[in-house]
Amino acid sequence: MIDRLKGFRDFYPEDMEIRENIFSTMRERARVFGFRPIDYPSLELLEMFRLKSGDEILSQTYSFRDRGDREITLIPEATPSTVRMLVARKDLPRPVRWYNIPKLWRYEEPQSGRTREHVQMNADIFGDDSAVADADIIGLACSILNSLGLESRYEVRINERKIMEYILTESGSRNILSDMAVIDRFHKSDKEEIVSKLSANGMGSENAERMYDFLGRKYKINAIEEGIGEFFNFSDFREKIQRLERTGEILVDNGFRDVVFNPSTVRGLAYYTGIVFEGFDIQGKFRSIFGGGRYDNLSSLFSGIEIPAVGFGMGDAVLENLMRDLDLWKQKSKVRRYYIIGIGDAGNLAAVKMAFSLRDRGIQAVAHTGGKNLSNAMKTASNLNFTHAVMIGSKEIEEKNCTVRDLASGEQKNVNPDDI
RNA sequence: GCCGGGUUGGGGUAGGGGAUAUCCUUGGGGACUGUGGAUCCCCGGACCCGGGUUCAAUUCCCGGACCCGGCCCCA
Repeated sequence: MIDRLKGFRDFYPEDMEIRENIFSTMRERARVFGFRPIDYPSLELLEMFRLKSGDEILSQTYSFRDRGDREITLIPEATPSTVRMLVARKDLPRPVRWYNIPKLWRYEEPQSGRTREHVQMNADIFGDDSAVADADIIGLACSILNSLGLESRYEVRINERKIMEYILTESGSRNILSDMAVIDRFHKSDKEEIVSKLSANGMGSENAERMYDFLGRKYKINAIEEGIGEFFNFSDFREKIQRLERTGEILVDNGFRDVVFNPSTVRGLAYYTGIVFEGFDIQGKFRSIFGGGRYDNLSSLFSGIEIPAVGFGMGDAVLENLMRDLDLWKQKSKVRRYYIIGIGDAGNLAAVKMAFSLRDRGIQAVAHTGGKNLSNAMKTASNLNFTHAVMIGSKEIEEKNCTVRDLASGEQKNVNPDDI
């Protein structure tokens, strides 16, 4: 026996068929939102990720030196490659809307919802700094989840990095990035820990207490300004707040109601420059289903060209956790699959012929080859998950029809093969 | 990298310092040849790996691997 690598997964047909459904839902939703597919290598220069994320990420990559002594790595995230492709084509008319569903790798300890290899849908809009673009990105993520039957089973928490930076500064923070990291851990830490860390970073304990209370809040998207006003009074950032409210309103007005403003959603350190968001299951059982935000500086880091950008990533692992939990991990509608059983020599010939003929019409059909008797053939049809068994013997050949049995209901009728 | 809990045929399990390791299911073969998606008969297939204790280890101890979950970190 050869073992599979730790943290990697095999997929057998019963799961793979469901996964393919999910991926085609993602592609279809992306298509109607105006996104076009791209793809890029699974191996890239390590330097690209060092540039974006610093050395921190390097300890978590599958990286090595190739025969030309280049430091290369299996890609741990999608955005850098996408941006690399974008800035390499200066002729592209903007805005650019791209998506991809790549495999990504991280060398870390596997746990629930995270493996060493996963598939993550990514969609980005480049060259459009509007609130509509922000709303489209979140809307696409929501639209995918809704199409998968997850409507009202998740909520999207949104926030704005600039607003948080401002509030932190006004509250006396002397280290914005480090405080963002503290805030990012809001749901994993207790009050004492957060308050003391924030206090130590510059804001007094009174401000830190107030900040803590603020972080735990959730507001409807049309009440962000009032919500913030309960804790802080300032007017300099009305514009940013209004923009965030506008983004939220677009979503709510178009049927995506489960969007809330949540101050503790800040997405770690990262490179986000505007809106940030994360989707969670409403029960709070799993890790985030998707996450993303606006990152207007990344392309200039890569090329010196400034191109505004907003995007999200949605991994397959948490999605599977959630869908299994809600009993949605199953084939949506059963496509017809015919198992054609010939009886006698003439019947066997006719069965094979009929299988080819059905396939020409795009219908899945397999001719029984096992011999034996009819009841065994029926058992095979049933075990192999066919929806219908078709019987052809001398009687049918004479009458130019076939006997079709619905294996779920047991109903049986004689029909002309062309009418299937 | 760290912490906790696991590991018996393909899947699910029983058991246990000594015997042919239990049961269900799945898989394979045969009988049966127009519908009992049955039935009957037969056959495969497992104690995660290494070391220790012991006359004897699948069972007890230690280490490792892997799985599940958590931490760190984060997509």
